[in-house]
Amino acid sequence: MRLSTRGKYGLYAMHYLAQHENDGPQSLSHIADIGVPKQYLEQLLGGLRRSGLIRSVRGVNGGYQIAKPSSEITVLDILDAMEGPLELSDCIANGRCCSKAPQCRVRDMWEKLTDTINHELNSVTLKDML
Amino acid sequence: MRLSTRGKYGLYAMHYLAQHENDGPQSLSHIADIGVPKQYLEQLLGGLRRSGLIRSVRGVNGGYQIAKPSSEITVLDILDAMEGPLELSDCIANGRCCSKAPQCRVRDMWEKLTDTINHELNSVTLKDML
DNA sequence: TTGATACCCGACCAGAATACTATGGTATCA
DNA sequence: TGATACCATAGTATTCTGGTCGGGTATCAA
Repeated sequence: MRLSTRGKYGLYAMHYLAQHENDGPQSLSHIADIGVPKQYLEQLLGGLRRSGLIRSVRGVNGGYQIAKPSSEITVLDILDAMEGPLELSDCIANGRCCSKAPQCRVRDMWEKLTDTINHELNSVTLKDML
Repeated sequence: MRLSTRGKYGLYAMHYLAQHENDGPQSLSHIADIGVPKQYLEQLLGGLRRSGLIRSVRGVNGGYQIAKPSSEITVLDILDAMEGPLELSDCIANGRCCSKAPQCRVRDMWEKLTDTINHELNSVTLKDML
């Protein structure tokens, strides 16, 4: 089980923007200096914007900035925006379980683990990582 | 972030074998009744065997059985065998971090989360799920 | 000894996802 | 008006997933 680069890059970009929380909009080129291909990063930032985590300013001297204080943005917010919700098993995800549900202990384990991970991710804010 | 079917199928197969812990070897055909393509399952069982989690018996009346008591096999053992170790970020996985390590808080977060997940997975045994 | 059973193993393959790249826009402001 | 910088969609090479296929080998019963 491995996280995709989307999640990683998104987190790094948000980390950068949190560092410049009060410095006005940061241009794509500047953010890309963290080591992400510029055009690919542009896509990812689009997703973060559509999720309401960042704002963009167009035109000269434009760029991106976080839409909320860094203390109100969690790692879970970012990963959900970049990768969609955590769905360990389609048994959990879409309710299409095997015939043995609901007394299936394997399913119980998936659910518990999903909760644990989400809780952990939601307990860390961007501010915590500065 | 989604688990692959390898992990899921492996877990279901091990669950089946744990249920028949004392019934002698279970043939591939029987195990496949849990709803996994037979030839694909054969590959997965090969991996479980090479990881030392199950034993196989060849020939007539042969099959597979767990190599240790179900109380000594954890979900982590099975997922590691099926999917390789949990490597959320290659920053953690192979030590090839960006230039800012070791004072990188993002990295710290990955490490902590990895530990949490592994600990949770390791705390559930096959026996717990019977 | 022979044949049926059942595991072993590597190669192959189609489709989906990942990680980009390319191109042509549109908004803003000096 | 033109340079800057975001917006959006399409294309693409590579890898991963989820299998299938075919030909083995070990064991045992008849």
